[in-house]
Amino acid sequence: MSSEKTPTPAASNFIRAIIEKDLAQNKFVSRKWAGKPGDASEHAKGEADPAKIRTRFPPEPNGYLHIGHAKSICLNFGLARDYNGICHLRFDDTNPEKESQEYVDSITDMVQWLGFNWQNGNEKNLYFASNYFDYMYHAAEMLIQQGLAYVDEQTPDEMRANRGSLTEPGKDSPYRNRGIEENLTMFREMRDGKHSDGSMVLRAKIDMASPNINMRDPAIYRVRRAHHHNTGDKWCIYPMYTFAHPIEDALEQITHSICTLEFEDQRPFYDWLLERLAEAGLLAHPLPKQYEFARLNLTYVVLSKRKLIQLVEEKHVSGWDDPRLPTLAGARRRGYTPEGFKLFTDRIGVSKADSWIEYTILEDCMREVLNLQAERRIAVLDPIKLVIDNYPEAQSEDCFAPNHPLKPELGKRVVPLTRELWIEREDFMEVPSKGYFRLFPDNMVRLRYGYVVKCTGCEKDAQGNVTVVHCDYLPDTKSGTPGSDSVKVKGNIHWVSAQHAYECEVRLYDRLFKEAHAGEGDRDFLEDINPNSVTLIAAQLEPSLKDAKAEDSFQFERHGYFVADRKDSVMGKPVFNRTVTLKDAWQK
RNA sequence: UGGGGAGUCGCCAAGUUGGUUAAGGCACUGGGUUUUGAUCCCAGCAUCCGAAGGUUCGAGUCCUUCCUCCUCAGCCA
Repeated sequence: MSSEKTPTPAASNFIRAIIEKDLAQNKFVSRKWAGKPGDASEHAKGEADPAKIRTRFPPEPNGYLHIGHAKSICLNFGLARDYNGICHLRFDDTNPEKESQEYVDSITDMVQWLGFNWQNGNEKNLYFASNYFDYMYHAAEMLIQQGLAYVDEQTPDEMRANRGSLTEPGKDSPYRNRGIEENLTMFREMRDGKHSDGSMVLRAKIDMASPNINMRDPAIYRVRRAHHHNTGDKWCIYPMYTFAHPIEDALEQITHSICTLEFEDQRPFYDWLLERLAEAGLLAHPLPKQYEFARLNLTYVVLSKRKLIQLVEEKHVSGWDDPRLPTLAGARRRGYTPEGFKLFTDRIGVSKADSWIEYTILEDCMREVLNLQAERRIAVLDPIKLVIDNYPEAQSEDCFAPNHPLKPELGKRVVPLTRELWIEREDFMEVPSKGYFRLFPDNMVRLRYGYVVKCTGCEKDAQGNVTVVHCDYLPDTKSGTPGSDSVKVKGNIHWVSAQHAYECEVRLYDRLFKEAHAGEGDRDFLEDINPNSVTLIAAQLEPSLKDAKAEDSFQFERHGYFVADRKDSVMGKPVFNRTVTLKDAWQK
């Protein structure tokens, strides 16, 4: 048997293939790096770039990060890590009306939480597109001087009308053949605030008949008097994404600019612009290249910004960090871990095929990580009394529970056993169903880490509900003693001494939507909300859990993984969120 | 109906310049271990690569036609 188990390498994908080929061809060896972003002349003065490749994660600071962003973050930072490169965190803040410092801060926090670092020696590699506005303005003038951009005074409606359709070519703007000097003058006037918002735009001059609508003279600068979170009121014209993004990449010497599929159509303009600016001497080869991958779709989850905003604003959830939300802030509160997200990203791969990832894949990743990380504790979530009738009333004895079955070095803790215990309601059935091997009259089970007990019956209230279960214990069967194996039992249930238990609020979260594809067809996605996505319970926990600190994760044995809520936990009085259940082959 | 993409096992996803038995993961099904019906371990799981033709000694990989899905007409990103 050849049992050579090599650690599974990170799955190969088309982006890695491209990078490996580029590297093999020494495509980037001539690159210089000025130590900070800059144009060709500035980088030419620098040293050879210590980074073999440069990637970037370029969010617009206009909202909160979600699981889809985690895929992109892990991808870009992961690639940089694996190929001796560097990944920049860059805020793509070219539209001041939608952006704010609050989002900058929360995005920075979440990328850090995921465990990524953009610092490299003295290089911070934390950048803002808005810091390149001077370069961009300069690039725009260069385009005008090459006769490749013009100021268009058509109204937005006229522009739309003249853009043509998917099947018909567009028509040239009446302003398209303005002279270079006039364009330059007018563009400067735009910059100097001589023209009103929306009265004109600067457009690249390419081809109004191009089958690719993005090449039909795209707008590259608009007039907008808006306060910018970073540049204040310095500018009243702002570059469009189409124009700004390639320049940002080039200034930062990005080698592989990775984005999602919907930008495929923009790639021809991306290349066109960079080539023109290289011809004009502003940039040097090799120029950045854009590559596109399929964005994440997760079953039972919505990731669209519009829908997430609606869920929050209409208060279907408690806020942006509601543990049921797919935001990273929510996932963090839920107890999802950075390691889990990295595993998830590796597991789902990267490709150009539209796909839907099953939500359980994410859950499995979290389970896998938590299984190794989380210490075990005992919690009774749906308590019912168990009385050991032959156990002395005043007695209490110590039982020893290992903190982690896979890590004996983490030791054991004491759990007190007394005559009256809390056990799970579902661990007793007066009339057992087929295959049930827990507590039922005359059946024996082990009280985990304690004694084997024999069920003797139960008490019921007027409605017939079981209120107390009775049993007798077998004195020689205590776990850890020589006689513990003298009686073999199949069932093994957890318990907490009623006298010692910590009663605590526990939130049991379930998926936010009851349909795999929320809002599919013409259904309103809100109709698919799972009405039982959260259940608040009063649980009975083992005493040591009282000392849990915010964000501590545990496995509550036989239940799942739980985390002390980072917002609502108080020292000495934590509350818990269920992160994910354990797999359960019995309930199927 | 124009342009740009994508279609490999229930869900993802590898498949080098065509070369012999189509990786891997998740799920699933058996079996084993186990004081968590968890974990862990072992085994099984696509004669077939959207469809149909064609080229070839040989095709998921090349050619032709067709089908399905995604995407693009913001002075958003």
